[in-house]
Amino acid sequence: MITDISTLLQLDTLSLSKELLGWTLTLSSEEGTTSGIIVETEAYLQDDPACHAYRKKSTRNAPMFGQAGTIYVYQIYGMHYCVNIACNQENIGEAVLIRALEPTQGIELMQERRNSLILKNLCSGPAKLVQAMGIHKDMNFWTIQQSNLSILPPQSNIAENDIVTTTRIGITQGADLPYRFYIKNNPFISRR
DNA sequence: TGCAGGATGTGA
DNA sequence: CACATCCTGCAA
Repeated sequence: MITDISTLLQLDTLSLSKELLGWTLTLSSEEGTTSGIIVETEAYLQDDPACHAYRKKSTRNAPMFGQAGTIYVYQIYGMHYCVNIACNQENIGEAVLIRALEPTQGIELMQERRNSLILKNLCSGPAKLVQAMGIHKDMNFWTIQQSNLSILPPQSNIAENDIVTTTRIGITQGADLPYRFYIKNNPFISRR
């Protein structure tokens, strides 16, 4: 089992998307610390039509081309934000989208930010978790290795058997590709 | 329980 | 114009 970030980030994008399940995403700020276990991810590859970096580098997708571990926060539908971790070598536009967390720390703060007391409604979607964690668009180009947004290894290994692989949510291009991964029977994934 | 509709920046 | 979303309201 991988417990060290530099080894983790050397994985190819699909492997990393699976391996990230069970890791804890954590962010400390003046408001407090919030953390959650990553329970759902999606991979976006260079040759994948759903990928923001499929065509070319732009102002928006530039962080995807950074070294593995680079944070990519993008605005969607003009009002929400989602967070990714860039994968693969520099200048290759691939990333893992973090789609859901199981809240573990700073739950009161998440409840305030989300204006909801229901635990299952705090981080069960890519834009929800960004709001609950207090992730900001200015965190673009930060890295998971060197910032106060970081990841911590799992307490115990997630068995291959407990990982479900499906198609991705909310896309039309590349809709048949099996690039979505989540922890089986976990109540905190998106789309109940 | 399910779906239509609205809010609205970025890039093809 | 489509889009890696979420929330509300209304119908069954």
